[in-house]
Amino acid sequence: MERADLHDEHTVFTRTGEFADRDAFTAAGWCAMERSLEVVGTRSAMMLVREAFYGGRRFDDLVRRTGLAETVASKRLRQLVTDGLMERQPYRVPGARTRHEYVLTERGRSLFPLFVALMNWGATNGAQGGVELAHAGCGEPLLPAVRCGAGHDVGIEETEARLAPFGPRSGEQGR
Amino acid sequence: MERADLHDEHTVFTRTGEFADRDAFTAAGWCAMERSLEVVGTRSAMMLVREAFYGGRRFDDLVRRTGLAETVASKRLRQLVTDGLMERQPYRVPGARTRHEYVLTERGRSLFPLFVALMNWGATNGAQGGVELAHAGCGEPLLPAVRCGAGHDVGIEETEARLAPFGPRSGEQGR
DNA sequence: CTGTATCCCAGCGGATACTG
DNA sequence: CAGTATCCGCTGGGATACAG
Repeated sequence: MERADLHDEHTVFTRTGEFADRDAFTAAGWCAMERSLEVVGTRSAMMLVREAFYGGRRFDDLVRRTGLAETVASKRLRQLVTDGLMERQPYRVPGARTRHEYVLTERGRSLFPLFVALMNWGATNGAQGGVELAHAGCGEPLLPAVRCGAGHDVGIEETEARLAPFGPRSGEQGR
Repeated sequence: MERADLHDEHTVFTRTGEFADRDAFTAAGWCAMERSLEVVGTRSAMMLVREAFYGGRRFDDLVRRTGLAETVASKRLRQLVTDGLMERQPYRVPGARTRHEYVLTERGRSLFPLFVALMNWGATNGAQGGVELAHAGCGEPLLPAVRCGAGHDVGIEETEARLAPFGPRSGEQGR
């Protein structure tokens, strides 16, 4: 029934009062965040996704641009395909023999906000240089944001954590 | 000078033509994403940040709610403090002896969009249940979004990757 | 060019035992 | 309650060598 913690001045999220025991939050099955980390929680996975975003498709390019060892890239790509983030597609340039390329699936592309968030947070470290993401239309740099289903901008203090109701998830990816 | 890749139908990001060699993207110093992963790329780090968002502050609570071993939590918390994501603050309940609590710094709180992105991506896996984040004002679930500095919504196809100019980073965290 | 097989090391995370 | 010290297994990632 508690809505606030002992030291309110440090409260970040509010929590709805549906749980007598705050530990129910943690115990409520697997956290969605941990599920994400199981798939894209490794450096190699995100680096390969990054290069796919940048347009890399051939094994050789992905290996060279990520700087990963071939063995690591090979194993991780196979897992990414298994996990449904990438597809291995055959293609042929006329006159050459058939090759394969790795392309992001829709699920893989839906990592876009996560990727932007990672890029932005790492870029606000005081470090400079490197690749920057920008809006192709106006040239302004990209920023991660948080909205609600009704379209409101949501700040961290206006966020509420609660147990999800049964039934399908209400939140799909925004564009 | 290339703006598009060999197989345009699969191009994700466009790239500006400033680089004769596409590998310059990767070689351009450390990727900001990798810098992020060095700090929050472990399961334990993100779990502790998560619990801090949920309002956990005392060592004991953080350990129990994350399910981490004490040793792991201890080491990771120390590192999070070192990395500037958390602060260890003394406090006293009158009549009791001084205790410490871990509170997120502004830098730690700026992981909010990343956290939302991870939660949302894991929740769109077909799995159900668990904690859901919502807008305290209207009750709608939270969605990660991507905007540019001019306030436009940016989709993945309108994104351009380029080498950041010298000088301070233009992109600060949106709210 | 696109991988796979092996071997190796470092780091993450857990179990146990012990301190203030 | 709030940690630290030690030990230990597992996995991520790299090096080398080899194959279709």
